[in-house]
Order: sequence, then structure tokens, then C-alpha cells
Amino acid sequence: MLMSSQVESFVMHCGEMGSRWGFNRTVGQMYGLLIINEQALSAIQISEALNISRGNVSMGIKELQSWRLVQVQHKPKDRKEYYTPAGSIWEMAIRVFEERRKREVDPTLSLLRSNLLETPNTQEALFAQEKMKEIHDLLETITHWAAELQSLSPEKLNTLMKLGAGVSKVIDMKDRLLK
Amino acid sequence: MLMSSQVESFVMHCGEMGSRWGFNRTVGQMYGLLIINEQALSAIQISEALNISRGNVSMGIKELQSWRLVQVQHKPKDRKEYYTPAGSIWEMAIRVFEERRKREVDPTLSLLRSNLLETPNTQEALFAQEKMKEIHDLLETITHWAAELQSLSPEKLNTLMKLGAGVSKVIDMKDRLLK
DNA sequence: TCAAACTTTCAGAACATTCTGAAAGTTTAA
DNA sequence: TTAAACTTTCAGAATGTTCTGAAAGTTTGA
Repeated sequence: MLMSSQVESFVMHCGEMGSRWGFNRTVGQMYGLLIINEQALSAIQISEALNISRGNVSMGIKELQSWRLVQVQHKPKDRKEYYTPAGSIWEMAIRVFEERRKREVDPTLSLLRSNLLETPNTQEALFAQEKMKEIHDLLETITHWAAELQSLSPEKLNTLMKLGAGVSKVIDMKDRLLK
Repeated sequence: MLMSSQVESFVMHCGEMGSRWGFNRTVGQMYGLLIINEQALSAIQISEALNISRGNVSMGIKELQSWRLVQVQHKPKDRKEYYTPAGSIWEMAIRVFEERRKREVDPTLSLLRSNLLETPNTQEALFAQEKMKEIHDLLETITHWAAELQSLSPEKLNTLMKLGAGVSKVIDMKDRLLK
């Protein structure tokens, strides 16, 4: 499992990004390696390619599975498990996005909701609640919107994104027509 | 600087989230505290409210400034600096979003671009390049789109988000009209 | 120019995360 | 069954991050 220099730079970069994307360096490298390889890889191949312990690979795979980012494959006459990315690049992006929302936004929303149920009894508490309401409403609008966008087919979503700020014009047009 | 229990739970939660949002726990707490307080706070007030050292506050403020999330205020007859969040909740969201893009997406895009310039000389390298191209194109489409959306006014963007998956119908309608 | 009132910096301590490798657990084929 | 071929787990080592507090730096008014 020797990597070409391009592949290596990509894999190492995925490692650097790993921590920013929500998992750690090695998990990032592992995922990069799986994406960039046409063939599914065994745990040992991964551990040799990245120079990490077999145990670490096992934990990393578990983490990637919790993000629903890898699939296990089996080869005939071979007991080892072989790992490969789950789904297309598009699906991978959706998953990372969704999973991060679950970890970053959902807990905040539920805390805000429960705080908003209490009755403020001082001036400060009142101000605080107003701010919390603002944040709550914004996060809610965004998550709803994101969920709806995810329900669109990749093609539709692609058209939409390519349209960019143009959507705004299309909507204005609609408003005028309906008046 | 005693906090009511609601305020405290919010501030502590911002701390938990801090690390996920790209800064650390204390920086998250500091920012939460500033958001939730109507009055601007001095470094000492922050350090007392959160039970952290004065030095730590100084570093945290610096970090928040690098995210363009706080503003400094001065009061007459007082040499201390008073800190307050920069901009509305809306702007804060935009900033966090933008700053994260810079840290998480931009470096990846530039690495991918430079890798795509090289000519693949093996089957593996070819496959690897195809994948990198896919990721590159996806990230580019998304960042372009995000930039365009940010150019819209908050109101327009709000209408758009409320419309949700409905945009898709509006676009279909446009296509039919133009045919 | 000075010193009081602040802010910043940074070495080392405290704390948190990640990694290794050996031991324990699981699965399969005979 | 058994044992070979794997995977998982987890204590402790290695590494990385954050925090404190004392020292250094800066600004201001007199």
C-alpha cells in the first residue's frame, strides 16, 4: 500500500481537515484513503498505509460508521473485512452536513426551547430571553430550510445552486405574475 | 456579575458548543456571555463571571476578534475596554459561517486545484484524480452558491428560506413560461 | 517624566485527546 | 470442539490543547 505523492498529499490533507470536520486526524486520513482508492481496503492495509496501529484503525472505522460514511465488504475465501466509502461524493457531503447539524445545532435548539419556557423575572433575564429567541428562530429557519433542500433530488438542487442569487429574480417575477 | 440560572445554562452551553463551532470552551462561554448581556462587559467582569484568569480573557477576546465577532467600546472617564458582540444575530451567523468556510473549505479547494494540475501516470492516480475532481466541483458549486446567497439582503434570504422546497416549483414555473 | 491603570504575552502546569499494543472477544472451517 | 484468523477493547503512554499568573508592555493624565 504505497501511495503516490498526489494521493499522499490528499490523504494527509484530509487528516488536517479531519479535526475541523468533526472527527480526528487519523479518522480523516482513513476516510481520505478510502475515497481515493478504487478497491476496498482491509484494516491491515489501512494501518500499513498510514503507519498507525491496528487497534487505532478499528476505532477509526467505528467512528466513520457512526457517521454512516463507510461500508463493509467481504471477499470470497477471505475472512477480512474490506472497507469502502458509503455512497457518492454527494451523499457523503449530505451525511457530514447532517451529522454536524445533529451535533452542533440540535442540542442548542433544544436548550433554547427549554429556556424560553421559563418566565423572566428581571430586566436582564428579559433581554437574555429576547436574544435567545432570536437565535432560536434563526437556527430553526435554517434547519428547516436545509431539511427541505435535502429532500430535493441532487439534479434539482444542482440547478438551484447554479442559479445562485438569480433565484431572487425568479421569485420577484413570480410575485409580480401572481399580483 | 452573578448570572441567573437561565443565563448561566445558556452561557455554559455556548461553552460546550464552542469547540464544535471552531473555538474553545472558554471562548464560547465568553461570547455567550457577551451576547446575553445588554451592557458591554470589561475583561475583569468577564473573568469574574466565568471564573477564569484575566490573561485567559485577553486571549479569548483576541480569538473572538479574529472571527470579527466582538467590538470594543470605551466609556468616558474609564480606561477599561468594554466588549460587546459585533452586529446582529444574523451577522454573527454569517460571520461564523464565512470564517468556517475559510478554515475548512478554502484550503481543501486550493489543494485539490493544485493536485488536479498534475498528470496522472497510473491507473490508481487516474481514479484518485477523478474523485478529487468530483469533490472539487462540489465544493466549488457550494461555495459559489453560499457567496451569492450572502449577497442577498437578510429579508430576501428570509423569504427564500421560508419558501423552502417550494423554490423548486417556482423554478419549474419559470422554465415553462420561458419556453 | 512618572506612576497608576490597564492589556498582552508566555512558560510551565493542568487537563484532554489520541494512539499503541497486548489481551480478550468473535467467527469460521474442519 | 478446536485453533486459526481475524476484530475489538482498554490501560497507560504519548501527544496536544488550554489555562494560570507573574512579568513585560502600553496608554493616559498630571
